[in-house]
Amino acid sequence: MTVTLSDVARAAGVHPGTASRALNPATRGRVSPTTARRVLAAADRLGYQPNSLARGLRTRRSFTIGIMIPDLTNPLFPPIVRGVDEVLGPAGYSGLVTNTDNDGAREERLFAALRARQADGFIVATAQRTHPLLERMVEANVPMVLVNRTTDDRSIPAVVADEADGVRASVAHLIALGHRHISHLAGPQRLTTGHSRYRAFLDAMARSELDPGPVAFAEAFTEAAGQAAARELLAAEPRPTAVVAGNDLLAIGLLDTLDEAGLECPGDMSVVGFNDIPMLSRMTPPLTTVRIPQREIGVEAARLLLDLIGEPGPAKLLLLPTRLIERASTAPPRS
Amino acid sequence: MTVTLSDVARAAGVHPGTASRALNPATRGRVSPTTARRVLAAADRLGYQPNSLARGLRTRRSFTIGIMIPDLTNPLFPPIVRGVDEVLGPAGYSGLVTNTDNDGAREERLFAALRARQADGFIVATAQRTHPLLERMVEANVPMVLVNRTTDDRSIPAVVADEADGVRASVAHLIALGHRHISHLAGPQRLTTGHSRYRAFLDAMARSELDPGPVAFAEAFTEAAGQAAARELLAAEPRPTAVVAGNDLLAIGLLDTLDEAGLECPGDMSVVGFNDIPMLSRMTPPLTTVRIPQREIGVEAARLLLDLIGEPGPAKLLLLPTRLIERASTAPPRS
DNA sequence: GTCGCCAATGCAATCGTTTGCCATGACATT
DNA sequence: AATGTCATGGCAAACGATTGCATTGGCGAC
Repeated sequence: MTVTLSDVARAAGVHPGTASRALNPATRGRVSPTTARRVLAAADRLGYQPNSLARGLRTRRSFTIGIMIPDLTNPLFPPIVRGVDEVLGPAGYSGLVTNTDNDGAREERLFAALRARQADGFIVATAQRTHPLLERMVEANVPMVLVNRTTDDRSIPAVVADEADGVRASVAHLIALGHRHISHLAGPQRLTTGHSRYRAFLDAMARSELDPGPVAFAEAFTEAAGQAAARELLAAEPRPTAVVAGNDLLAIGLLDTLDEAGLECPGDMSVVGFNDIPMLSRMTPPLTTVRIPQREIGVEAARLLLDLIGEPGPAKLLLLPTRLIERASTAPPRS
Repeated sequence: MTVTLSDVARAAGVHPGTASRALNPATRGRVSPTTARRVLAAADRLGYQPNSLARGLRTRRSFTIGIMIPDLTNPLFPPIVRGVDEVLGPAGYSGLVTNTDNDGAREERLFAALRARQADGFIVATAQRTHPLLERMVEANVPMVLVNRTTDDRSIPAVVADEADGVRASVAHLIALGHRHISHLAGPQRLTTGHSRYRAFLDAMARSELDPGPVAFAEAFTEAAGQAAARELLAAEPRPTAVVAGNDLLAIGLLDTLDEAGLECPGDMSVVGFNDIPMLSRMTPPLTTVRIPQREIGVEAARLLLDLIGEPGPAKLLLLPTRLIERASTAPPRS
């Protein structure tokens, strides 16, 4: 039925051990060139595919990587997963994608299941600023790289966008347009994405010597949470003329609230998002936002993880550059 | 380091074989209740996690499912993958997601890699109307379920939306609005999605006793291909007042072309999409489209596949209902 | 001609489970 | 008391690959 190493060995007239060495490029040198050729030919002829389970059992490596995502349906993540896949595949690895829905218990179960599967490492997009589960795993020497979000203590390798720089660019853009009352619609502060963008906002305002406008905190990075939190911003006195949103979904929620209040964007209020999820350019109005290199985040994270599996090293933090995409949701304030 | 079955057996004072039987609910009856309890307790105390690789090697099952997607970045697929994951996880399976980019050679390699990993089955979103590779696999008794797209001969189980019904609803909607010159912007005809929507369009028009307007064929289900093919439609004489697009991306391409020609939607031309990908409601104009139950497609496909792995059966075809979502891209024709 | 070295390959244990088969002993039956 | 039955649990062989160690034989050195 399925052809095994022994079949190949028999066909080539050698011992299975020898066939194994001939097939593995790393050990091929321990076999004479002629037999190596014979084995390769036999393997090819029979269509031999090594059984990864057997190999993994013996070598204690599964060539499998666990990918933990909050929700694959969030448009931020598919490009990251693609990037990961692009690196993993050619290296002989496969990625097991699972959704945690930000549910701690579920996350714990999934990690356990993947470790039982002997996953060689993890790419994790579900980190919170303090995340005991992840720290435990790192202490247990489980290779792991965080993407997009990281933890407060820098003990875990991570690949994230340079959020501070993105927020700085957003603020600079708004100031250049003439805005003086600039607010922030912040994301959840238990996530580094929410927190560091908030800090960066305060920082950028301080440098510009403008007083920051009021800040509203959304419960989650969702349109609904953004819509709710945005109401505080509209009620502020004086009303801000521009808002830097924690991400695109929050920005869209803010647009909903503006609609609700009969206000216009950008006429009454300029809005900047973050992430540049797809289709933003076709919205009304097309949303100005900070683009992050999603695919590259995935690519770099996968590379870093493979390095880490090869030889454990210190916890690097990789910051990838962002770019402000100016569209029509930002304009000079009404004078 | 890691705790094995033998460790548990030793702790419980029994033979590993006995421990194995005690741990497996299906064989627990062959062990006395007291020893079963002792083994369970020991396993629990030591935090035993069975090694799936070893188990898979012995049982020839990996509890792993290959998921073949053309491109995870296409917003159609993430909800399907989520649905699959929701069923697989609780059943003890994991999904290996890979992107084929519609590249046949790549697809072949990926299938080979996943079979080497002893994948127990496949969920495949990359089917073409004739697809020898898939047929070969089915003949080799590899459990497989197609999603979204299927093949022409019904030899492979599949879960798809009821596209004919969706197109029928679109056409009926346009006719009810008063349109008499209705065209179709068709997708690639080598895919059942493209082909069956095209056939359904002709069929619906025939039933209504209207002459179908000109049909343009896009090379791919992308915005760019839609934009290119749409130019033929605008050049037609008389120009159609409404177009049923093969999917949402083609519809968006059509909107681009309208812009380009200085025409308006829905004033000069009504447009209906297909799939209801996210954010459509926020576009200019919000796009009328046919919603398909993406998550449910994934859920049903996973269920069907697990059934099939349990006991091979005939190739079922599951048609899931669609729903027309009326938004602002359709309106009565200018009189 | 003998010895020793080295390259090439065979041998067998091992990874952690599962499972068919056999051994044991308790109990019932006659 | 001898026999049969049955529940229980031990034994060991798989599953398919990798790898440390042992063996073989060819060749050069003395």
